Amino acid sequence: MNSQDVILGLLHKRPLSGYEIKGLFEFPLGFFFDASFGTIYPTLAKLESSGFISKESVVQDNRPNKNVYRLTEAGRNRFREYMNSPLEQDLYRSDLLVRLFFAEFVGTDRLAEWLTSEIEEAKRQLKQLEDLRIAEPDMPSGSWLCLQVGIDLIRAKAKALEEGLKRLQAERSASSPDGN
Amino acid sequence: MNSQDVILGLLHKRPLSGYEIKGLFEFPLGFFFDASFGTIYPTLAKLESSGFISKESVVQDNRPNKNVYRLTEAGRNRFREYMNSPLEQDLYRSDLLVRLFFAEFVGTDRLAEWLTSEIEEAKRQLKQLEDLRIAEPDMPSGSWLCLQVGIDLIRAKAKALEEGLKRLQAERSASSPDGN
DNA sequence: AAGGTCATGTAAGCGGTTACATGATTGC
DNA sequence: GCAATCATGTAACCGCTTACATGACCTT
Repeated sequence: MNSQDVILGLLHKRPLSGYEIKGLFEFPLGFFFDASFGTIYPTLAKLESSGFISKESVVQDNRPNKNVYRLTEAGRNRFREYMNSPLEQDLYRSDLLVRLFFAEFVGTDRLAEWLTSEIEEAKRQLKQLEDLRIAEPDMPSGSWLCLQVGIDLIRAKAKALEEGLKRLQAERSASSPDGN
Repeated sequence: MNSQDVILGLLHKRPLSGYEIKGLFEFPLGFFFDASFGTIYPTLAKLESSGFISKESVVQDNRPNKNVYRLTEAGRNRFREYMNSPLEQDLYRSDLLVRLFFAEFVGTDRLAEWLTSEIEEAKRQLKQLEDLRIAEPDMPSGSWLCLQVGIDLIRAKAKALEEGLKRLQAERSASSPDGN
C-alpha cells in the first residue's frame, strides 16, 4: 500500500484535486494514513502519465484554478489489483513508547509530560472521529466499519496511556511518600 | 526519532552487535519500532565514524566473529540530546483500515479474511509480550510501563478488530437472512 | 498590513527496504 | 543434503518529507 493506491481509491469515489486529496488525507484518513503535497502532486502527475487518471482544469470564481483528476478504466483496474494484493502488516512507530522503553535515563516528570501530551492528542483525534460519525450517518458500510474500528482503537489508546500515567504517578508517590 | 537514536539507546543499556540489535528490534521493540539489517549495519558504521560508539571484534567458538559496539561519552551525550528533543507524533499506517475504508469495492468475505488475519497477528504479538512480562518481572520500571502500555494497546486492537468482524458478520447475515 | 485559505508545483536530501553476496556451524 | 541460525556487509532504489517558490483572495 502506498500513496498511489490510496489516491486511486479516493478517486474511485469521486473526482478530486490534489488539494482536496490532502484534506482527506488529514481527515478522515489521518488516523491511519497521511502524505504531504510533496508526495501528492508528483504522484498525480505520474498516475496521469501512466494513464490511470485524467486531468481536467476547473476555473473557479474568486480562487485559483484547480486540476480535478478522474479515474480512467485502467485506473479502476489498477486499484482492483491493489485490493487483490496480499494484505500488508500494520505499521506502528511510536516515539513515545521508545522513550518509555528508555525511561531509566530520564526523569519521571518528563515521562508524565509526554504521556499527557499523547493522551490529549488521542482525545482530540477521538473527538474528530466521533463528530464525523454523528455528522455523516449515511456512509458506505465499509467506511462506517472502518470509522468504528478507528474510534475503538483510539479510545483504547487514550485509555491505555491514561492507565500508564496513573501507574507512573502511583509509583512516584510510592517512592517519595512524603509527597515532595 | 530514527534508528540512530534507538540504537544509541540500546547500547546505553549494554554493548551489542548488529545482529543482536536486530533481534531486539524484532522483539521486544517490534511492536512499536523496527529496522532491517540494511539500516542497522550502515548506521553502526556511521555512528562509529562520528565517534558515538566504539567497535570491538569478539572471536567466538563455532560461530562467526562479531563486532560488539559500546557507547562512548559523546554517544551518551547524543542520546541525551534525543531524549531532550521534542516528542514526535506516533505514526500509524494501516493497510487494513485503508482497505476497510474502500470496502465498497470488494466482497465482504474478503474483508472478513483480512480482519481475521490481523486479529491473529495481534493475538500472536499479545502473547509474546505477555510471556515476556511473566519471564522478566525485574525490568527497569520504565520498560515495565512501556510493556504494560504495549500490552494494553495490542489487546485493545485485537478486541476492536474482533468487534469489527462481528459487526461485519451481523450485517452480512442481515442482508441475506436465508443464510446463503 | 498581516495572516489564513485555496491552489500547484519543484528540488534536495533522508531514511529506509529489498535483494544480493558470503560463509561457517548445527540439527533434522 | 537441506534448512535454520549466526554473522556482516553493499548497492540500487523507493517513497516520502521539508523547504522553497508563487500568487490570488478574504478576513481581521
